[in-house]
Amino acid sequence: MEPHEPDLTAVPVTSVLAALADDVRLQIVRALAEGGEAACGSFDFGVSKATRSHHLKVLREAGLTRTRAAGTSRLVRLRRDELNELYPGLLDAVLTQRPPA
Amino acid sequence: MEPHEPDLTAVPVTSVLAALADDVRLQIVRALAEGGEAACGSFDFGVSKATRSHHLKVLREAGLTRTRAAGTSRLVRLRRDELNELYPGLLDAVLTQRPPA
DNA sequence: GGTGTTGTTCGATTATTGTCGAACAAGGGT
DNA sequence: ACCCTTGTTCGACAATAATCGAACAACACC
Repeated sequence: MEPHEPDLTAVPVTSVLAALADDVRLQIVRALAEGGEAACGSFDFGVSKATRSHHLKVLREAGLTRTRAAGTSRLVRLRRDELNELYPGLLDAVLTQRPPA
Repeated sequence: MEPHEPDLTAVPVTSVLAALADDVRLQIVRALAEGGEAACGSFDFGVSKATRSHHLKVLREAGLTRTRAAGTSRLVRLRRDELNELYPGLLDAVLTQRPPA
């Protein structure tokens, strides 16, 4: 099945924001921002692999990530440049880990 | 009743993003960004006043707005400076109206 | 005091979303 | 061919969130 990676300009802002407005997905995005490309399995944030797969789908369909097959794995990466061009400051604002209150 | 306007640093990023990830609330935020302070009743986006009140509460409790009483009305305003300091670029990224796809 | 305006709160309904286990599919070994 | 690893998809269920009408509260004004 084709991964369905939309044109970012075709994704409503609310979908982009909604994709980022989840703790698990935000951790995934942060890991991607730090580590570059990574396999789906590398995101073990206390959820089942079914749930993880779901979150990666949400991120992909919101235009935040791209996925490519590599053997039995799938490598995911952030669409950084596109995001920074279309929503300058958004990623930075979200990625900056602030001290817990 | 006290309006419960939290310290922005105490609000999780996901709550801020979730507050913005709704079409009605995003319209409210845009109206506030353009028009400055406004009464609750001025946001007529096709929802009932109960729903509107609910959305304004979500925005307030996410630290995005402040509310003050003025007669029988309540005036709402964006916490622009604080937002820009804590999440530089976030508001701009979200407020910029892009041409519909 | 009574009336109209402006919002909020309550309770209920509906829609959306997060979560899981189990079944399935595709590859890479050996 | 067989098995193991890696992900995806399929229901199902639980939790969250959006929406509304109606009832309520606060205030202004006459």
